[in-house]
Amino acid sequence: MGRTCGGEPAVRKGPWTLEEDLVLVGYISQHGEGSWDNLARAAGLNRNGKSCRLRWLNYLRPGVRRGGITPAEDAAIRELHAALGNKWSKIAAHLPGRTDNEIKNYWRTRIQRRPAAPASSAQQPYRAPATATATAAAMTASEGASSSSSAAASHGSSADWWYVEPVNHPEQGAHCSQSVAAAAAGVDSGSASSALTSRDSSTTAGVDGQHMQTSYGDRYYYSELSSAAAADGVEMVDAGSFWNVDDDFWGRFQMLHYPDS
DNA sequence: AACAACTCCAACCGCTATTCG
DNA sequence: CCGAATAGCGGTTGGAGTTGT
Repeated sequence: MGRTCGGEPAVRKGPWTLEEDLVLVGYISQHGEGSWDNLARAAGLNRNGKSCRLRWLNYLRPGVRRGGITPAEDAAIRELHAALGNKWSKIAAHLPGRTDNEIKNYWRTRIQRRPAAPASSAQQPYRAPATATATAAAMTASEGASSSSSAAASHGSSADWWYVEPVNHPEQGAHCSQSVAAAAAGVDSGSASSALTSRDSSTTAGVDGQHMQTSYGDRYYYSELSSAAAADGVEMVDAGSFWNVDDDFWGRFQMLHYPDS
């Protein structure tokens, strides 16, 4: 094993090691990209050129963004896929830093496999354990009023936006209410409400509206995002828990801030 | 605790398009 | 124009990690 019949070392396959990554990055930073087969040889990597190219383009290349597909990106993927079909590279070209491979995986695992759920069948991925109840009750006190009817009216004025990303959450696009996010971020709920926008990827209706109802419950309000906002300057603000009072579940989230560019 | 089922994603494969001598 | 080499694309798979029973 590990060698061809001619005595040459067999070309390595499988996951890349840190050492290989460093060699590839080091070589390209010094010599630039080129013929990938030659590059692999010249760099001393026992990989074929295709493998090197894929590794570089999808993971090592500067500017590649991984994971944490934002609601804006999710919406863009859906729209672009509807228009272009499985043209992953063309779709990726519209999403700075995203690769065709990632978008393809995202589509197949998050969108295609899980079509938007009807709003009436609220999924409840995380039932609140007893220990969460006290926290939830505290959150409820601040969340309840501001996140209902008043929230929708406050959207649309800010170019900043905030994305509350579920952590280890089985369903994409679940976001906490703006007041909870504001509490987590340590900012005033009133001022945050004008800046906080979000969008549920699993929402079936109301895309063109200023707010929507999610599949999780009535408490979450959403508005259209400025679609280009996700590109750069993402800032992690805080992390914490969110609580859906209506449907009685909770989850963890991290809050990202996309400053007005 | 152990096992099964499921999810996600990195990487491979095969094919087509493009470039170059 | 032709054929080989290279680059790019989209489909598929293997396996690690997670969740459910």
